[in-house]
Amino acid sequence: MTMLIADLSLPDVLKTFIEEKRNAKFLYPPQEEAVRRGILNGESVVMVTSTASGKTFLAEVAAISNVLINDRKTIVTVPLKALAYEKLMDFKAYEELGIRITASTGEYDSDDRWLESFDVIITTYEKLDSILRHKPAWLGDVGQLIIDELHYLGDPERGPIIESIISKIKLLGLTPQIIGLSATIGNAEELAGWLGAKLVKTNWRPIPLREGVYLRPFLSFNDGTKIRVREVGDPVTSLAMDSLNGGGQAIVFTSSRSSAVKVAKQLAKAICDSQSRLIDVEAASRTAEEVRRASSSKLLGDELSQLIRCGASFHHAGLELEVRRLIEEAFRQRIIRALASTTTLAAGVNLPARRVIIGDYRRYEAGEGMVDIPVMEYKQMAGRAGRPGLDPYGEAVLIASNDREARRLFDLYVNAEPENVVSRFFVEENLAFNLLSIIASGYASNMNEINDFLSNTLAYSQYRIASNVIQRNALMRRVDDMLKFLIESGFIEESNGEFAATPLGLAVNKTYIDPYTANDYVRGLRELNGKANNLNLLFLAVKSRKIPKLRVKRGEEDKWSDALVRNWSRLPLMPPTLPDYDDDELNPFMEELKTATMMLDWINEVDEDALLKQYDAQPGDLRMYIDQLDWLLGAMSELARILKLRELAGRIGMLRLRVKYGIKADALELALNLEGIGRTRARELYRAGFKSIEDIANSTPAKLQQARGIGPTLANSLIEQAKKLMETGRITRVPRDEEPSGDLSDYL
DNA sequence: AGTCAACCACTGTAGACAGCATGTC
DNA sequence: CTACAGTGGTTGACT
Repeated sequence: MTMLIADLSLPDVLKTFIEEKRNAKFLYPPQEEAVRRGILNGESVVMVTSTASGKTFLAEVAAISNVLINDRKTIVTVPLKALAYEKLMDFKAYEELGIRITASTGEYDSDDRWLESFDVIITTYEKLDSILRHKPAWLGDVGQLIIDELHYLGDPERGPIIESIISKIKLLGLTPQIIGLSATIGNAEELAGWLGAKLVKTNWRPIPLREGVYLRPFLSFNDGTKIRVREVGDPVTSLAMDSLNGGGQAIVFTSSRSSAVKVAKQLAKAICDSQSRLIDVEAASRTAEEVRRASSSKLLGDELSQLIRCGASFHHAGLELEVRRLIEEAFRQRIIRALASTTTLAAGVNLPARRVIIGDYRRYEAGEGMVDIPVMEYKQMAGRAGRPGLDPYGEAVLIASNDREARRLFDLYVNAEPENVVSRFFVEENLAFNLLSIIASGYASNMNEINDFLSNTLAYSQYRIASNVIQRNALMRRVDDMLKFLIESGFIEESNGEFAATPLGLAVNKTYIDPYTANDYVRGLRELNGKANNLNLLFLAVKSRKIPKLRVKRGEEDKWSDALVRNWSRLPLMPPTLPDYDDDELNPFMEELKTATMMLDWINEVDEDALLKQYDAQPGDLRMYIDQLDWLLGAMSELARILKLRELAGRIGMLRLRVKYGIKADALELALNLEGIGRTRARELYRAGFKSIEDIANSTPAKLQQARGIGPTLANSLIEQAKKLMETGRITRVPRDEEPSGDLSDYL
């Protein structure tokens, strides 16, 4: 007995909208079950059902009905910025019902009060946590919280953020309906119990998914079918081509960037060599050109465009975001038919393919060697298989090289249940971060209130803290240790059992950096006062454990250890005595110095391709460093201000801007104020004698075009912009000559 | 002398969230 | 301190 949209207790406008605009007349079985459990009547529900089983759609309907019927707000929280924007696009359709929808992420918009006027607010976990720290008045209007990708609760760093969100909401006395969504969770009952939610868990899929193992030349599926795959090279290529020839698309997951590139090359060759017309050559060429232009690295752009011409590509975090988005879009439009990717795509935006090939089920992990990937991750990748509307089925394929391995893979992955989600809340860093957060934001000021906060966490119920005395004592000792650490760091104070954040602690809380990093920064800043330069400030900034470091390779160890030793006394937070040369102890410092030095070269306008080559990095890595340092240097500057190190605060502010634009101080003003001007054009303008906004405002299009890289359109726009800036007086000024710019050798 | 296969030692290994202030069509 | 693939150098057999 199918449940019809028309029968649901929803406002008529919404029902009509769903039927006409969303073209849905009835519910899928999992949706039906969720409705019976009361998801549309305010009941909290955890839905663990496959991708494309309509849980997102149902959550949308629940959100809109919450807004329309209850006149309350809905918050949707997701793990990735890209997902937030994807959800925003999905929700936008409902704007014609008069519903106001927005997304708020760290980069998108940050004024909490401004969110007041929206009904549906989509955020990342961290952004929502940050909003909860500010406690804007409109939180009282929130009647519903939708947590997407609920299995992130098990993520070692991000899971505790979700726990903290839930606990803070309870402490605020809010009782929103909670809707948790995930495709793969082992202990779904437990999580639902913790959230006080009903559980809907099914394997139902609109498109059947078969999972199987390929053992040359046969591909055996868990539904008993077995097909022979025509061999056109190595297993991965054969499997992909087999799917392509049948009219599908393929995604190959690899365990390293380099193998993603390698596989993509093989796929491109196979497609271009193929007799059958597998791609739209013209569209592929157009996309190839687009990608080439979008890539700031010529090398990478050329490599990619060559592959895309043949309808294949690779995808990993070494690529810039814009390039990745272009590739994803081309795959969606079937211009790219086969994609080789690292885990970027496994957990990312919605990008299904008929056949998903798990190229490596083992991955290198530092300190552990090659490890089998978790079942959870496999299921996440497998869930990408099957594109609604295009594919009659989806297939996920593992590759075995012998009989025994084939059987093992069936046991290990195909027939396995995903791992249980286990809270990491009581890990030191997470605990310190969240304790400071509740004390500084006024959620707790004594042990009783801290206990209230902790008792709402998943960890508390998972570790049976309430009932297990030994567990409780061990974990409470850790809480004490962390409180002590926060006191010693000068972030909180205690008197008569009452805790309060210091101005420094408030700043750490506000800037959202973790207390360990903050403590390093505070100590480092005090030490550098009076002898700070761009190198040692970058070195300090990069020390945050949140920043992955560039790796020092075998051949360059001498170079970096030498530079390190010569700089020893000028660098912050160094051990008083030099560790032994051959020791691994030197390595972390060398990595920090190498990373800082790359960014030093970046702000001194070293050509990007040359820079990346020299440091063996890729454009996406550089963007990541710029992004992270923009945030961390901002926080560091704020800490310096609180510490009354005014000169240092200003200097760091300047450094931050230079990192953001990758430019020396003299031409920064141009890049900073003018749309369409980055590090390269700013330098060209400067060299041609246009050194300030005034110079440009007083120039003519013809004169401006004498600078390299400035065409007629841009020249006109620049003059217009400059004139406007002069009129409004809104020029962001930059202090001159703050520090002579030089490379590493100038600091030795 | 030049070529090339076979072998061996060495090297490197995924990803991505967060602040603030202030204006603006 | 785990395992694997790719790389680059050396060796030694052969033309």
